[in-house]
Amino acid sequence: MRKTGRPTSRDVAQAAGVSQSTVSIVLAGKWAGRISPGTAQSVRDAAVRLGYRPNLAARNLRLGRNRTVLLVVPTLTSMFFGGVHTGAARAAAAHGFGVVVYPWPEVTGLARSPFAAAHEAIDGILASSMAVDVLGELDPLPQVMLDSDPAGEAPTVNFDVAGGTRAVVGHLAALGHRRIGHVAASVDAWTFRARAGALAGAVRDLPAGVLTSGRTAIEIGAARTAAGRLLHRRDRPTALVCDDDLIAAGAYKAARELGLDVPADLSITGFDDMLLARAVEPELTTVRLPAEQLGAQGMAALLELLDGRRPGSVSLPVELVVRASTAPVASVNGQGVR
Amino acid sequence: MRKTGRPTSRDVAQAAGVSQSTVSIVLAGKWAGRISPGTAQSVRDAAVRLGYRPNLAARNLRLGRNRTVLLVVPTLTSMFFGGVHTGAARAAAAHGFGVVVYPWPEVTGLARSPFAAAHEAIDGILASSMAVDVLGELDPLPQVMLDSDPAGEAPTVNFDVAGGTRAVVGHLAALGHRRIGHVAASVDAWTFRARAGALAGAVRDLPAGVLTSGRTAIEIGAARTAAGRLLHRRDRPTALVCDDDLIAAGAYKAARELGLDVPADLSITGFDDMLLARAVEPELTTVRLPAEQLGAQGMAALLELLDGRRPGSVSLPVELVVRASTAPVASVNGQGVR
DNA sequence: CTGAAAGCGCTTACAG
DNA sequence: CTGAAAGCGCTTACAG
Repeated sequence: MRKTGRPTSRDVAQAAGVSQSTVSIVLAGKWAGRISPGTAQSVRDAAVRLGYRPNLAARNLRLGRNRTVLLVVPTLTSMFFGGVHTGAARAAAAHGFGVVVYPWPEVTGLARSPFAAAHEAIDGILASSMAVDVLGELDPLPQVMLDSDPAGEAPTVNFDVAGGTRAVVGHLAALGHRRIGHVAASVDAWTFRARAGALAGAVRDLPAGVLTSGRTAIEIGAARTAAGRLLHRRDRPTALVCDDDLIAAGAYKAARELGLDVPADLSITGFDDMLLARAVEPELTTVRLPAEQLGAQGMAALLELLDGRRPGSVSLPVELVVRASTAPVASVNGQGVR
Repeated sequence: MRKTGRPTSRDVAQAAGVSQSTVSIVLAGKWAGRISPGTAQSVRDAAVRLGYRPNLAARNLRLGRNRTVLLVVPTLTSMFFGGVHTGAARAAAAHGFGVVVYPWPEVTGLARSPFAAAHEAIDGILASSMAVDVLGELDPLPQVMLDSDPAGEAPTVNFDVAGGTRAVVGHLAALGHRRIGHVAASVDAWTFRARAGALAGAVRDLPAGVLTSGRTAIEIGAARTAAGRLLHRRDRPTALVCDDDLIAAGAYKAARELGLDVPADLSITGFDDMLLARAVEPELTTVRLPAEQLGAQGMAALLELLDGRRPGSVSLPVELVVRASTAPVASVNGQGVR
């Protein structure tokens, strides 16, 4: 009688009248040519009968690997990171790996690292959208950084946000916009720095281009305030480029407050293309960031790393999705801008 | 020389000049009165110097438990389940437990159970918003069901959606609404059945109350169509009760298409109160479902279960958040309804 | 105050 | 074709 009611391979062996090692070989599917079919079948029957499931801890200990990867994200409450998780889990599952997700520092707090918990039974780390190298110092495990500064130590998988930003500016420029306002996310992350840099460059290259900008938390109320400030300027921008769809939703509210029609009086663009983009009215022109693909490719890179190979850093193309929030700039005499 | 570069407690012991068991005792913090402070310190120093971290698989095997719980959700790409995960992870962390999340059947597919993967190193299961008992047959592990039919075997933690629905109807009734349209989610889940039942009851209790209803996938386009159908009826409802904020966003679009002003011509309510509710215009009156609390309480119940106690089923109160999408019903002669 | 030993449940050479 | 044995890295009685 064991403490736990859970049957072990030894129980199965006893029930099938064979040795424990035979059970192990049969259930691992490695019996062909080593165990007689009849014996194999009786082992399988016994396993089913007893409801046997192997003890993972024992297997992992024996094998020296866990077939599990830790995914670290800033927050769990976001469709974007949900997408990253989904893609990572799918890619992992295809290789028999599992993924455990850890928000950091949200739940653990900065003091405790995400590695203090039970999840330490991991083989590698996938970290998304982290400030540079916070993880590098914490853990020597193989790791891949997602949506992070490619200048770091670890291989990265990123979106081509610079390209996406240029596509936005190209689209706006074609509509006649020259005064662009950037409602930037006040988050210290590579992706936002890259967007700001690309935007500055693209507007600079625009004949008569003028860039103004303000920063905001990624939150509707704050975004409304920040966008409102930009819209109150004498040289009011005719288009607002927002670092996130949620910020764009705030910008919509600021526009409405000022009696500005979107897109007739003001064009607005976002970033992400989560469902928010289609929920608002008018539907939002935005840069689609394929989160699942980020997770999947990141996992693929990490799996390579675990395999002893050295994956290159990759940049995923993004797509500008044009909807109804952008339109040709209003005629010069349109709205009393000087 | 071991295969892996990772130091073990044996390495630490050797470096500190003590036995392996001493290392184990010291690092577990159980040395007081058993090991001299000096020895303890030298063990700790050696552990730090070597970058030692205990092998979880070995510890779990030895201890017969994993301190890990599996959270099963229908999808990862949802702020709601992100909230559930956050709450569960927080409650778990407080007890030294970790949680691994598994979407099911999204990633695995129905064929493979979520238990086929590495995550089998778990002690219990928290399953959210599942069709009844899909899990019961699959796994004998202790489990708690979230947002699920309380008639099942396992203890449940649910929202008081019936109460929330009644609050919605009470609010609408106070505004003079009698003709209520239910834009229901076409998802086979306890929570939606409970909402439909409560709504039917509440409208029946309303003098001159009339309920019409239609079903839709939880998706903007489909919701717009379903809501539009309700709004085209001769006895057009003056208020639309939507099973989800996203459905409400679709209803907004249907109203706009018909030239109906929200809330002057049509009141609309939702369920969830994810950020979508504040992104749309006008901001949505909705029933707030505290997802994090669901996760946290569910985890608490599961931890009790793992502790050998038998937790009762609980129903969490929900709150109606009144915003700008509901208003007094338009005067009878208002819009040619009849 | 410290160490030697058993054993958690597996997988995998190795022996027969 | 099958079994006995070693050993993965821990924790915890037990002995001294």
